[in-house]
Amino acid sequence: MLSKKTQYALKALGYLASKYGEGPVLISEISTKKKIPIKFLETILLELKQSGVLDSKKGKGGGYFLINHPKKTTLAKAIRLVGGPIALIPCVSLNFYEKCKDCDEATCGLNKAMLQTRDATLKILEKKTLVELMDTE
Amino acid sequence: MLSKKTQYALKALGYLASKYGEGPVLISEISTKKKIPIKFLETILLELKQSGVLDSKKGKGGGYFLINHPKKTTLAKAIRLVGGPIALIPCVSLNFYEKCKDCDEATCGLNKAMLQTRDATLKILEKKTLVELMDTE
DNA sequence: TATTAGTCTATAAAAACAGTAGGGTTTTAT
DNA sequence: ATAAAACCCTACTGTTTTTATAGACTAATA
Repeated sequence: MLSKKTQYALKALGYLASKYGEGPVLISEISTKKKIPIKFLETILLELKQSGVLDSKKGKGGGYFLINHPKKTTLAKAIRLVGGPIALIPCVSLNFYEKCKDCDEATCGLNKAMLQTRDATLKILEKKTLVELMDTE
Repeated sequence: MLSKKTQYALKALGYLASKYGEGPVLISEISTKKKIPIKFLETILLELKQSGVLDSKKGKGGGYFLINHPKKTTLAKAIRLVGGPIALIPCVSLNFYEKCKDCDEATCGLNKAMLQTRDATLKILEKKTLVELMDTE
C-alpha cells in the first residue's frame, strides 16, 4: 500500500493537472479541495518542486503549478518521486533494490513470481500519466 | 512493499511446500535455512496455523507442515492471511477497503488507474500458488 | 519421566509515518 | 516604500507499525 504521503501527492498532482495552464494554484485551495492537511501538503509540494515536476510563484497571486504538460509525467515517476517502492519485495525493486540474504535470485521462486507482478504493475503505471488523474465528469 | 512479516511468511511457506509430504519440519530448520529470526518465525507460523493453512505436531519429531497440497494455496491468499492489502490505495482494496473523503469513485481518475493496477496484480497472484515458491534447481 | 518442540502472553526497542509549530523569506500590489 | 500574501524551511512531536525478545507453559514422544 502506498503511504498517505504518496497518496496525497498523487491527488495534489491530479488537481494541478486539471488546472494546468491556468496559472499558480494556492496550497490552501488544493488542501481544501483534496482534503489534505495544509501543513503536510506544504512539505509534499515542496518536495515535488525540488524534484522538478512542480514550480511555484511566491507572493500575491502565487502558488504551485506543473512545469510540464500533465501527459509528460507518468504515474510510475510520480510515485517514485515522493513515495517509494512499487515492487512488493526489495529483491525485485528497480529503485529500492536489496539482495536477499537467504536465497539466490536465479533459483528463488518468490523472486520470479514477484518479478512478474512488478512488471505487470509497471506496464500500467508507466503508460498512465497525470492526465489520467484528472477527474472525469 | 510487503511487510517483513509477510515476506518471511512467504519464504516459510515456500520452504514447507518443498518439504510437503515429508512430515513435520522444525521451526529451527526453517529459521536457519530461510534466515528468519526464530522467535519472530514462531509467531508467524502460529498465525498461519490459526488461519488454517498449516498444522503442527508437538513433541519429538514434531514441527509444522502444510495441510493441503501446495498447489491448493494461491499467493494472493497467502499474502492476505498474514499480510495485508495488495492494492496500492485503500479505495480499491478488496479486503481493506476505505472510502476516500475527497472524491467520488465514479469520477476519480486515481481510483480508475489503481483499480487496473490491482486487477493486473491479482490476476497474477491468484494464478500462482505455493508450488511456484519452491526454489528451482 | 526426561526431553523435545510447539503455545501463549506480555513486553519493548526501533523505525516509519503523519502531522504540527512557528518563524523566515520572497514577491507583488498599492 | 511597505504591507500583505504566499511559499520556504527547520525542527519537533506524538502515534502507530514493525520487528522482534523473554520466559513460562503445555503437549507429545521415546
